[in-house]
This record gives sequence, structure tokens and C-alpha cells, in this order.
Amino acid sequence: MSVTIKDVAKATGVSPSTVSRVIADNPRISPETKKRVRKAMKSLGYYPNVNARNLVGKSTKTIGVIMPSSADKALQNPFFPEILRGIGSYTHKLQYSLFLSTGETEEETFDEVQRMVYGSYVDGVILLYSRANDRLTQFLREREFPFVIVGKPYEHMNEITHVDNDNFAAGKEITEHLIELGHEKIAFIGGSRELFVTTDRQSGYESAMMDAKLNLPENYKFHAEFLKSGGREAVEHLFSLDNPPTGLVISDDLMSFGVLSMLEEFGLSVPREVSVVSFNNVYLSEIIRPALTTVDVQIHTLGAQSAKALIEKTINKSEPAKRIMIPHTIVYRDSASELKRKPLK
Amino acid sequence: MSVTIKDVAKATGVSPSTVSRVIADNPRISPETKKRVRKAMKSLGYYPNVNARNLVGKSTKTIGVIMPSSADKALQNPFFPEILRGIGSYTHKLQYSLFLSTGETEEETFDEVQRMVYGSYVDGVILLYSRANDRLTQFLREREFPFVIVGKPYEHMNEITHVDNDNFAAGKEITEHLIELGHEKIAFIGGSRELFVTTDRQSGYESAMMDAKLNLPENYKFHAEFLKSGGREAVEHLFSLDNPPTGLVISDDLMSFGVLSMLEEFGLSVPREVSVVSFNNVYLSEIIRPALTTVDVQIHTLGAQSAKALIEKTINKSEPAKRIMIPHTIVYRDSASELKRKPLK
DNA sequence: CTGTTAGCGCGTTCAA
DNA sequence: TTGAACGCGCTAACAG
Repeated sequence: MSVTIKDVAKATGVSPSTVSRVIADNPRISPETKKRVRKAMKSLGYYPNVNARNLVGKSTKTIGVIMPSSADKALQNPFFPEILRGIGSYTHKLQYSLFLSTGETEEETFDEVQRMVYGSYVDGVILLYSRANDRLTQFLREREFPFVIVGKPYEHMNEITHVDNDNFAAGKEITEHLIELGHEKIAFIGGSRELFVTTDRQSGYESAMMDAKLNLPENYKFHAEFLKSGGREAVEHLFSLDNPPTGLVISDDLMSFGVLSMLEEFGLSVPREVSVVSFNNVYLSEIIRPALTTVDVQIHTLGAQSAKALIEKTINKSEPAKRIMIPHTIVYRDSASELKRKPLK
Repeated sequence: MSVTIKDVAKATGVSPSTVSRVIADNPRISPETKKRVRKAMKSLGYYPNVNARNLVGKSTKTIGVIMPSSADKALQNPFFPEILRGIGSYTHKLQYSLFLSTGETEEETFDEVQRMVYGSYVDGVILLYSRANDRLTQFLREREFPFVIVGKPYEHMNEITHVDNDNFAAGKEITEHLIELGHEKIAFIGGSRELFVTTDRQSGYESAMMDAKLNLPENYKFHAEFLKSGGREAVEHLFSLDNPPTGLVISDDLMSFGVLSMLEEFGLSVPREVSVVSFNNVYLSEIIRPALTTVDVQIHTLGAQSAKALIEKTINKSEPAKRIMIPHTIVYRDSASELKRKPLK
């Protein structure tokens, strides 16, 4: 079948354990033997069998990645492939592998994670979502199984390592940008209120508005299912107001796409008549016209850092829980511009 | 540490091998013992250790999924999360797991796949791309390692199991739709010519045009990097022609987004002045305005079927290579409409 | 510096 | 119908 450590041993005339030591680069092996063994490994095409290795060792050098259960259409968000790439970029360097779980339902996902954990498939897991009262989170905590969350945990925030952006600050800054451009009537369109991303960004928006002493009517805050046809409802609602906004802060690029199209349908020109800013900076944001002014949250880095934090944790179980903040930057493009005031009569 | 087969044996007062047989649901074990053993397994919280199992058995019940190396920005295409879901939906049912490889470069990807194959991490792999002269494909063929390709292989098409759409037919049908709407000047905008998806869809377009005896000037065919700023170039090129098209067949939804925005910038109204149709039917196509008339290629099914085909192959090595065609349907939305002819003078 | 031995958790003979 | 013994490929003592 496959070439094993024994074959290499035989071919080199040493014992299997010596070969094993060479693999581990044990310093107590003569450079010369190492060389010979390595040569044999190469010529025979030897590759270690992970299963055997995992069986004896304590580490599988594999981490599990849990996607949100896909009832959630949000899954089609380009955010996910991108964060996977980020995770992969780090794990690859360390020769770690990735185990993926996509479940249709919460139930399915839970199943898979149980297998991963109990079956010792993986050393730790990364949760790509954060939900209130999440069974999975609780399960992992109880088992004291290493995991990190991308985003902000709902409970036990100080006991769970998580990688996140400062969404409050981001929300504040991007809103301030609109204010600096002269906007005063600025509305917020957000996804599900159940998500911290939404509420944090919204709080930032509110804070900026209040600091600038701007009016903050309740009906300037609109929530819809993450993207979905939410764009339509939002626009219909906001622009039938007596006092429609001239600026829009939208909590997710994808949702902005929906809003942008609606705006166009309504005959509202962006950015001439209304300015739009949002969050994430997915690739499409620069493809779309007008190109989106948006907060770059560094999705790729979010992924890489979560992998890093998790691996550290699996290696050193006593590594304390921490919160890792990934800096954001604003990318200025064409969807927001200075408010053209109507010329005074 | 973890509870093993031995613990269960001890608790039940049987031998480890009996427990093993119960797990395998061996018919030669008395129903009664089975019951007792199962009860103990449950109460002790027993879960089989995969590594031990894989080590002895021949199957890992795990399949590897290879994403295109991500130098390719195409990776942000929502196509990928969706196909992953499709794969997952099938593997989950059979209690299979997913191993993921995202490499930045072809080199990295090749590394990872080598590990997967030689290290016996997986029973087989699914390639989510198809490139000419692909090292990986060749490697897998040489090793006779089970794999399937989503899309159309470049070589040895009859020896490689692949799951694909009939892109020629799809291209033809969607073009015919435009023709039925009265369009005669129809251009094609495609991604990389290196991809079969592109060329097949294009051939379908050409065939429809020829059947309808319509003019097919060379400069009606435009290629650009999959999405990228290709939209701009395409529109600039096509609409500065003496005889600009009124209909556009675009080989990928994402690219359509770019084109749509460009069209808007050029002051060309869709579908009033120009009709647009494309392929894939990613979720965003219905969010965007105008909502895209596009070919639904059933991404999810593409994934599920590739998993199915692969698993069959890993179970029965002599399963013949086959081509699996996933049917497509056209989703009629708002981006294409009847050509309004200029009133005769 | 290197070889020998034992054992990781499980499936599979071969006996009983 | 069940148990005992062996081995999958590898690492980790313990010797030497």
C-alpha cells in the first residue's frame, strides 16, 4: 500500500524509531544518519500517516471551522470564502489542516461538532458566527474544548477568546465622515438586531450623531433581515418620511447593494442626492457603481488571527481568554459626497 | 481522557471485540447484548476515535475539497459557499466529513493535497476548479486516487468523473430568449477564455445567433478577467462601436453586476435600452436592480452530486468514470425585456 | 547516538 | 454468540 516508517527504516538499515526521530528532527541523531534517512524518505516517497500519528500523539494539527447553519441565507455573503482564506493562510504555514462544518440546521451543525470533538478529529474549533443562547458555545465551554469566536460572544465575553473589530468605533467614524461632508439627516439601516455587529455599529452611529448634536428620530433606524429584500422596505420607509435623510449608514455591504438598487429605482441619485456608507469592504464593493465608501474590516486578517489565537490555545491550554481587536480603515470611494445644500432662496 | 471501547466493555462485562461488533451492528451479536452495550455507550458518552478507526480500516469517511488557489479573486464569488453547502448536505447524511484546502498559490494547494492523499486524511477529493495542464489533476490520476471535478476537465474527459451543466445548451437557450424578445444585435461578455465555462457558454451563444441567422461580428465578443474591472472595459468597448448591441449575454452573474453599474454610468437604461442576461443565479442576482434574468445552474445540486459521485467512487473503486449533467433552468426577472423598436419614420 | 519494547483505540482474524 | 490475540503506523519511554 503506502510506504511506512518501517520501509524507510529497512531501506536505510536503521530502526523505525530512528526514522521517527528524524521526522521529529530530534537533535540526538547524527547529522549523517539524518541525511541518509531523509534521502530514503524522499526516494521512497514516504509520507507520515496522520491517523497513526494522531492516535499516539495528543494533537491532530487540525482545526474545525463552523459556518453558520445555512438556513441563514447570509451564508452567500462573500465574507465567508474570504475569512476561510484568512484562516487557511495561517494554518497552512503551520502545516495545520482545516475541517469544515456546514450544517443546514443548528441540529446538523451540532452533530458534526460533536463528532469533531469526541472523535478527536480536531484540536479546536473556530465559530464563524455568534448567536444568543447558542447550544454549541455552551457545549464547547462545558467540555473545556478550545475554541474561538469570530465576532462578539453573547455571554461570558471575558472567558471566551474572540476576534472582532471595534464595531462601535467603526460605526462612529464612518458616521462622522458623513457629518463632515455636511450631512445632518443621517439614517441607519441594519441587519438583524440579534447580532452584535448590527447593534454595535448602530451604537457607534448614534454616538456620532449625538456628539454632533444632530437629530436622531426613532424612524431613522431601520432593521431588516440581513440583505434579503430589506433594501426595498428600508428605502420605502425612509424616503416616504416627511424629512427624508440625505445620508445612509448601512451595516453590511451586501445590504447596501440592495439599497443602492432601490434608490435607483426611486430615482434617487447616489451620491448626488443621497450618500451611502457601509461596512466590510467585500470585493464587490469596488465593482458596483457607485463604488462603495465602506469600512474595511480586514476579513482576511480576522480569519488569520482567529486561527492564530486558536492554535496558541490548543498548544497551551492555560492560555488566557482574550479579545483580539482587528483594526479597521475607511475606504473612501464614490458612494458618499459632500452635501449640496439647496441654494438659499 | 476520553472514553474508549474498553471502558464500555468493562462496564458491560463483555470483551472489547464485542463492543466493536455492536458498533458495526454485526448480526451475530445477540439483540440483548447489543442493547446492554448500547446503553453503556450512551451513559458513558462513548464516541469512536476516528484515528484509531482510520488506522485499521481502509476508509476515513472524509473527503477533501479543493478550492481554486486564491490568487484568483474569483474566490469571493458566492458560488463557493453555496457549493460547499451542497457538498455538505450530502456528506452529512452519510456521516462523512469535509476537509478543506484553500491555498494562496498553486504550490500551496499542491502541498496540501499531497498531505491529504499520502497522509491518508481523505478517501477522495473534489476539485472545485478545472484548469488546463493542472499538476494536481495529473497527480491524482497517476496515483489513481479517487477524485471528481466540478466543471469540465481539460483532458481525459472520458476518464475523469465530473459534474457539470450543459453550458452550451444553457448559453444557447438564454441567447434564444433574447432573440425571441426581438433582439438582433447581441454581444457576449465572458470571463477568461481559459475556462470551459466561458467557452462553452459562448459557443452556445454563437450557435443560437447562427441558427437565427443573425450577425455575429468579432467585436461583439469581449473577454475580461472574471468580474474584475472587466465590466468597464466591456461596456466602453461595446458601446463605442458603430453598431452597439441591444442585448448582452454575460457569462457570470458577478460580472453582470459590474456591467450593470457601468451601463448605468453610461446612462444606458436596463432593460429599456439594453437587455442583459447571465449565468449562475447567485443569491445577489435577485437583490440587485434590475433583478437579473439568469440561468440557474443549481449550484447546490452541483455540490451534492459531486459528493455523491465521489463517495460512490471511493466505495467502489471500479465505478466507471462518468459525466453527470445537472439540468439548468432560466429564471426570468427584470434585466431583459422586449426590444422596443424605434417607430418607423 | 541508536535499538527495543510497549501501547495509542480499534477491527478482524481464529478459536471456543 | 462471544473472547483472545494480533496488527494498523507511529511515538515515547527505557536501555544500551
